[in-house]
Amino acid sequence: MQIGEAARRAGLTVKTVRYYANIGMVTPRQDLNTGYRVYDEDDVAKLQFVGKARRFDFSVEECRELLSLYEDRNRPSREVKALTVKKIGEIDARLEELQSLKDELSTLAASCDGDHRSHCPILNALSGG
Amino acid sequence: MQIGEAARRAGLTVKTVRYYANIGMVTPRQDLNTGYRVYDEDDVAKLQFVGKARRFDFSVEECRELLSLYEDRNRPSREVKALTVKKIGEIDARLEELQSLKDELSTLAASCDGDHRSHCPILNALSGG
DNA sequence: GTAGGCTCTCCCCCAAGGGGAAGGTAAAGC
DNA sequence: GCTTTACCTTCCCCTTGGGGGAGAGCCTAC
Repeated sequence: MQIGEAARRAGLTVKTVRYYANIGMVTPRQDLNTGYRVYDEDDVAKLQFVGKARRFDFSVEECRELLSLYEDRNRPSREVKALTVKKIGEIDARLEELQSLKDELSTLAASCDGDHRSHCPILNALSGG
Repeated sequence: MQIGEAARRAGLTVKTVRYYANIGMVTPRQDLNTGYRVYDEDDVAKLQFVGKARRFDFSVEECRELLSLYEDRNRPSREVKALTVKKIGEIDARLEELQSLKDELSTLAASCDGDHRSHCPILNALSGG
């Protein structure tokens, strides 16, 4: 099939699929007459795999790792789990960071009247030491 | 003072301070002999303000808005509060997104033995529909 | 005079594609 | 046979928020 259908079936944009071909992540066969990329079922499965992993916040490089583990029938599941646990740790760190940001901003917002007057604790906090 | 000291006092890198000058956010005076940027106390205060707002996850454009509110002695605090509340909402949305990602990944990690064998529920989940 | 430590501008680089131009190709309609 | 339409191709610039480094100018110390 052509790139358009492959993209549709993987739930990705054509641009994205072309990008994955360019960086060597999912490399389709090439039609020598037209120069068109030609995708088979296997390629579509990989595209779906990568798309799903991306939605799980894995970076493109991490997807490449996961994909090679996915293609290696004999890899130990240990490696996949390690990547996943590492990713969970990163998400956790970001969660804590965002939570404390939210707490601070919420405190500031609560202390600001938000009226027509110019006094504003938020700006004071941002400008103070 | 020169850009190096201004950056040190604001807790930013020289590159960052130069960048803020280039995009017109904090524009120092220019020494006509040397071409060097010359920062005064007021500039440093603005740099600190922007640095802190960036750490609060405000984008550079939002910082520009906050800065102009900060410089306008007569602005209503309403506008500042509105920006802050909007930012809190964005952080909230991202928090939920990350939390559900974490939950899904945690479930997957828990179901994977992570041993030397090749069976791996994580990969199965990524490749399955 | 020269070594070091500032500074300047200019240009390329990152992630992960998006937008769009200019041009080739295949199928369908007239 | 000709045209329209819907595909596809490569190529280049754009995004965020700067980082890295080259090549060159400025100023002080030794």
